Amino acid sequence: MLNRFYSDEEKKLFTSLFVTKMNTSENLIEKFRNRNYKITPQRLGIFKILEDNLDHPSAEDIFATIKKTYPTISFTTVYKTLDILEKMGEVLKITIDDERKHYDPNTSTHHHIICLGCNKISDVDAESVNPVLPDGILQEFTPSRYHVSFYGTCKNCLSKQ
Amino acid sequence: MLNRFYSDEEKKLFTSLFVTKMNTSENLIEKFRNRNYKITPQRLGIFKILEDNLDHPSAEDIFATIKKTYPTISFTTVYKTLDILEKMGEVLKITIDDERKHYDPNTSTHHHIICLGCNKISDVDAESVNPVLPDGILQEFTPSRYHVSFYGTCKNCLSKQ
DNA sequence: TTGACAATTTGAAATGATTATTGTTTATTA
DNA sequence: TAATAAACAATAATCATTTCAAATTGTCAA
Repeated sequence: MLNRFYSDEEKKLFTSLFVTKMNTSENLIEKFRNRNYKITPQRLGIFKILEDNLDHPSAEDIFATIKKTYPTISFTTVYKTLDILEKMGEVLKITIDDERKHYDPNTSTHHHIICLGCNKISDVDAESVNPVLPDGILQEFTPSRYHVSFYGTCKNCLSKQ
Repeated sequence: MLNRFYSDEEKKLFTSLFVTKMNTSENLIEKFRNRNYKITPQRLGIFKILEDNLDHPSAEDIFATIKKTYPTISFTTVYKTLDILEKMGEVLKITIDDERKHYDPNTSTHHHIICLGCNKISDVDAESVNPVLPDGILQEFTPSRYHVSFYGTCKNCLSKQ
């Protein structure tokens, strides 16, 4: 566990830490096997939806997508699988949107910007921020991670105003 | 509306921008009057709870506190008042906690750290972060604000582990 | 390849935070 | 003080997410 964050200099030395880290379905199958979790068609379908996914889908988005291939899948299965993945650290649960949670298969440190008009979420590279916690805070907390939420208006919504 | 964020140099020039900006009850009364919102005892009670409040209370926390003085107040009144305050920009709605939203009467740019054990939220000064959005993002979005969520474990929870 | 068993899925019902509705009360202003 | 507009409290509704109990299905050893 980290107990502090990186300086610019350290970041330059460890750029590999800041490269996109996203699982393939095969990765996830492997990781599930290692933990004696069963590979069901439903879970595999969710893995495939997450693969290379940069859209930050909500549970409902994922449910809607997988229903096309598994019309009988239940919402519970989607939530449970996402919950397992999050606890394993293989997806991030993003709270940037007031309305609902979003899931991100890119687990490397990076940030997000959300459009206040349409709720579209885009990625922001980790290099753009350089958080350093003040000493006072470090005496009270042992930090493990951080996330920056940017709020704004996307080009499309701006043109509509 | 901002279309970019401040550099370290600019921050030093404009430190006053980064000083805590928190309303007194009197401020809020004034601002409500200006908008022809009525000052009711319930609203005033909520204003007083928010005054100098560094605890990041949830709606329920506020409801529980104000019930001591106004036992008949309803949850709806609390939510509506907080909603008005948020829309006026006089409180921030914080989404750092998965479980519920928290309210912060300090509307100057600053950030938060939450304990993953007990959900205690503390303030983090704005100086500790220096976010700069990449050009690619600035072509797609017009940013208006940002917030950093730090996650960690507080001293108290750490000692219990 | 099959059968046993535990893990998983499902659908329904529950939960908990938040919002909407409605009729009553209160504040404001003429 | 009456008229009227706003805010109140109570209740019901909504919506995302969880829980639960039965039915189903992967997995692995025989």
